[in-house]
Amino acid sequence: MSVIADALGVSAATVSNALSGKGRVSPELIERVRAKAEELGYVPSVTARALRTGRSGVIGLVLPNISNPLFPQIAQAIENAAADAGYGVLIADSSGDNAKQTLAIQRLIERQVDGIVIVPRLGTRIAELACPVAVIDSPSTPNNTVSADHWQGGQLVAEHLVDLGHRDFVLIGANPLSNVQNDRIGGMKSRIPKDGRVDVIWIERNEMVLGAGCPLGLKEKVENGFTAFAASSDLHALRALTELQRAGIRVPNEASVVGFDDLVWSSVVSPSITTVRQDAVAIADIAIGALLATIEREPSPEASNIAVAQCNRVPMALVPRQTTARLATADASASDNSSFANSSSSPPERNAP
Amino acid sequence: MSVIADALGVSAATVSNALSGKGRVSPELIERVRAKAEELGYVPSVTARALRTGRSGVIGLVLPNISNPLFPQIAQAIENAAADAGYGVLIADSSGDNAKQTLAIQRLIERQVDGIVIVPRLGTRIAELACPVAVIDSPSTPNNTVSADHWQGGQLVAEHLVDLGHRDFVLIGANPLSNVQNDRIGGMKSRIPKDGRVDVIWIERNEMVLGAGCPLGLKEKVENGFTAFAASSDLHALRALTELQRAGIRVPNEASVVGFDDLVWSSVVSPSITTVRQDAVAIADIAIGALLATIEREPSPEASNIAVAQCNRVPMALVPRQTTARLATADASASDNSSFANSSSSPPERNAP
DNA sequence: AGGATCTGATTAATCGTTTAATCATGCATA
DNA sequence: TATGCATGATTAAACGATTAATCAGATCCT
Repeated sequence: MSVIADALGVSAATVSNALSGKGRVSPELIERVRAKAEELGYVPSVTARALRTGRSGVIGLVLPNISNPLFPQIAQAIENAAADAGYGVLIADSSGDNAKQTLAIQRLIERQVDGIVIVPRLGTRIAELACPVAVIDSPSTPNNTVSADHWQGGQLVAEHLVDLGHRDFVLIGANPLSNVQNDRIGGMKSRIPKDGRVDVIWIERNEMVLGAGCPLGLKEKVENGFTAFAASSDLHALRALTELQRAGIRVPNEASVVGFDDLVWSSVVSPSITTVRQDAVAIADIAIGALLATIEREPSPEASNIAVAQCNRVPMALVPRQTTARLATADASASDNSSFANSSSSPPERNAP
Repeated sequence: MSVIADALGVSAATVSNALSGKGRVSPELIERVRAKAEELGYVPSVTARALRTGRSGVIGLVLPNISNPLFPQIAQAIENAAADAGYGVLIADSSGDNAKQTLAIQRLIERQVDGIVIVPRLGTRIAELACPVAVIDSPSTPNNTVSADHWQGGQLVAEHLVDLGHRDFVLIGANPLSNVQNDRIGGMKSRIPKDGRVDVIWIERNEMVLGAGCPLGLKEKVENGFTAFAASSDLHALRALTELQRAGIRVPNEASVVGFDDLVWSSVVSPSITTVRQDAVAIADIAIGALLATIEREPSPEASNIAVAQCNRVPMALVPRQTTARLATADASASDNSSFANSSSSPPERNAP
């Protein structure tokens, strides 16, 4: 900055004004300053600017357990959206206990981030913080800024399976404390016809008893006539798929499987997994937009620090792949009309292997 | 800072000295300053300090395609190691083309990071940069600071399978341009006995012809007598596992499968995948340690900006799970002695399904 | 007692911007 | 001609820490 000023024989303030477009500088001088800056490869000191303006140009990203396989999608989308707006992204890991989430937030604030994007841990509520916050969780979460419409995603899954003639559902979740999973499971349930059967498996409960990685007993479910296995995550869908395959049950011929989130492996396994994808880019754009609006607004005592967006739920999209197929019934024509098919709760016939 | 100084009737400089332990301050005053700082909830301005000292206290993390499933492990470990050393971590996404990697690095430097940890993209070489850099790739990469010993990991895989009696190997990689994958595959090959058979599948080549997600033809391999499928990543191991399962081949009874990296799903699929794990924590600690050493060393014209560590390869560890099992042969006792078993290259007998 | 030394604290400059206040100049208007 | 106003640039004070240089006293030594 001062090097440009010296080289041009003007004051540093003028250079600052020229570069920022503020103040009054003649168009001709502005051009000369620009040229000189370019020539000297000048890059402004973000620290000096931050000190003077009180804006660091950095936002924090707090994620529940970074090793969540969904993390990459979110992180990448947030990073891109932030970069487009000229912000950097500082990551903080809130894995471990819930106290660590508070600690992570604390550290970010000490680093003087301008705002924080947070995907909260199970069962934590984000209270007013010392800086603007955008929360990405679930529409049913209080203070949620924006998120995928998990409930609608669940409906998509159920509708898809119902359309294929399924009536007997096993829904697989990990932890009922998660708003996201609850919404997904709830959405599914809401679209399962009255004449259908529903069974819900919460994996973490099972594992408390049977140990991590325990079988979910899906073979028995199939033998009991269940044909549709819908999980709240591709991780669990994959678990279901392999458990079924291993038990000699053919997917999708004898059972259909659906997951959520379109995680990396879902498209490369065999058969590839039908899933529901969230538009991470749109969510990130909205979250960052709302966060920046909150940051740029003059801080007033009565205004909340929690960013709110016009649109707070982004629709999810079904990605049909190979793990779902039309249910083969004794009377194939019946499956077209869901309200009449299988009025009894007896299991439909399955194809023999 | 000045609020403490005013409250105590001393100068700001004294407060600074008291808090940092530099200069000469009486022990008694130091204690009073500490107490007052605590009482007022004082947090130092990192920007002001950064401006004065020229150190931002932030390092950048550049990852090839954030959505790489290995990313979470690395990111989390780096973040922890950095946080322990009092540094923040700024993420940058270098997905897309290679030019974006350069751009990402550029942006980090503009943000005045003190150093950069970079996991390079395929086929890029990290040259001298304007700030200290630690490179995490593979021991066979020039300028590599530290990484897992992928070659040794490959040996672990091969030894494990050979111990189980296998002689006919299909090695599965994605892209031969990757040093990491090349090392892993190379290490495997180096431990396959002379009387063994080896076939290598490079997935990306196959997909160029057959399209993404195409079958790898593993059933035919099994019919040809191959019994061991070792992939350079759990992602590909999973692909192999499901393809085999789908073809009605039982794992591990008829074929063994091994992967790399112990990705999240590997332990929950059925059967759970035998894999080789890298010690991301140790690698991150070493990388951060070497990076900070380079940062703290006075910059001299002749010294390189690329961090070097005492130990630059961290051993990998085999995680035996359910996808690998002893090969059932006609003469079971022979499989104990690898140098004698199957001296001909004819395929061993397999169990009928 | 007088000079050297040590201790504990203060002063003031500095990092590189931003920005309100000020100033100099030219030009139009009364 | 004096006044007012617009324009284009400069001055100088911040922002909040760090740190070299300085200073005032107390202590010590001969």
